Amino acid sequence: MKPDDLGVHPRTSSVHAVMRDDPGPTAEECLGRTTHFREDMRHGGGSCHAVSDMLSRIGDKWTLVVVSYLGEGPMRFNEMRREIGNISQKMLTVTLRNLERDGFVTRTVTPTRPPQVEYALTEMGHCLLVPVTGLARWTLDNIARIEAARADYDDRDGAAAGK
Amino acid sequence: MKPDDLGVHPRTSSVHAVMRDDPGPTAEECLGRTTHFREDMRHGGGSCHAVSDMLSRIGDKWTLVVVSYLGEGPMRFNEMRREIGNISQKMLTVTLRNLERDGFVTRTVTPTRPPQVEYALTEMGHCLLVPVTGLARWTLDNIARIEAARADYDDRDGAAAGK
DNA sequence: CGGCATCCTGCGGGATACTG
DNA sequence: CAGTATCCCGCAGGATGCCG
Repeated sequence: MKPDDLGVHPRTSSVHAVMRDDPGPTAEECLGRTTHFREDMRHGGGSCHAVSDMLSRIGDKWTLVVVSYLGEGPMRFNEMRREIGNISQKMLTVTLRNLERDGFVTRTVTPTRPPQVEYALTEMGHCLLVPVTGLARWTLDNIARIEAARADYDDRDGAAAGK
Repeated sequence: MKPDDLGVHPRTSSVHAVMRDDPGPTAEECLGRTTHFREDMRHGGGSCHAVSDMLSRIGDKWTLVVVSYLGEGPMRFNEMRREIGNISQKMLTVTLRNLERDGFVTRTVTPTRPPQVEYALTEMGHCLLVPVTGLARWTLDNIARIEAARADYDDRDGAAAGK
């Protein structure tokens, strides 16, 4: 039963495994080493790929977009759908569900004639925007350099192996 | 020709399109609105999905891991392969190639009998670690809350729709 | 209106085998 | 040692259709 069932939480189950027992190499496995990271990572006791996991979460196609829209204030489903424009209702649903599950947004159903559902960022949701914005700022500040590096790289192998 | 060819740069081409002309909705499309983001995003002139793009880049399965390992110092190919352990040589190659292309790592070939190739983080590579570490720290600081929220959510729908 | 369920496709990414 | 080239599979994610 439930063949597809909208892929909500089956994938993020890995974090559970790491956080609970996980007898083997906790800190030494994934992001294990690295001075920079280590220094900042001996907080949670060595949960390493939890960070990669988080980045994959917010790094997916829609999460950040949705969060940023909600950052301005609560919105309803189709309102977001229209504003964002190119998102499918499936992905909006899935994204919102995952965000709700992680405690980043709240879902409030107002049972009117045509039912209204309002989504809003939680405190933690807003909180998340802070470091994310930091990375966003960095990206925008350095996008030119990255662009240049890419063009340079593409030139070289384009000229060499081009044909 | 080149049927698979290791997927290096074909995907990141989207950024180019955005940065150059792109007559349509630049800032208004993707992360367009959002006070928080907007405030911090009128830097680059409204490149919005460049940020999502960047997050997808570093949010992939291995980029962050590789970068963090290199953050400790230069390493050779199989050295990394051994240290990381569970990465395939294909993904190591692809990840390193992309990082090199973006200007985050340098690739130095020392033509000895068995050739040596050393990878090292560039200044920009190290620079990238700063905001990323910020997000990593936040994740580790809040992973417990996220965990709790998830467990809570799973309980409720587990008890309700449980069967 | 706000979903869930199904089909289908692309591509991320692992395993394997072959070169220089 | 450091890759490159293939094959193959799973899953993110788009399109469509149905339901309260």
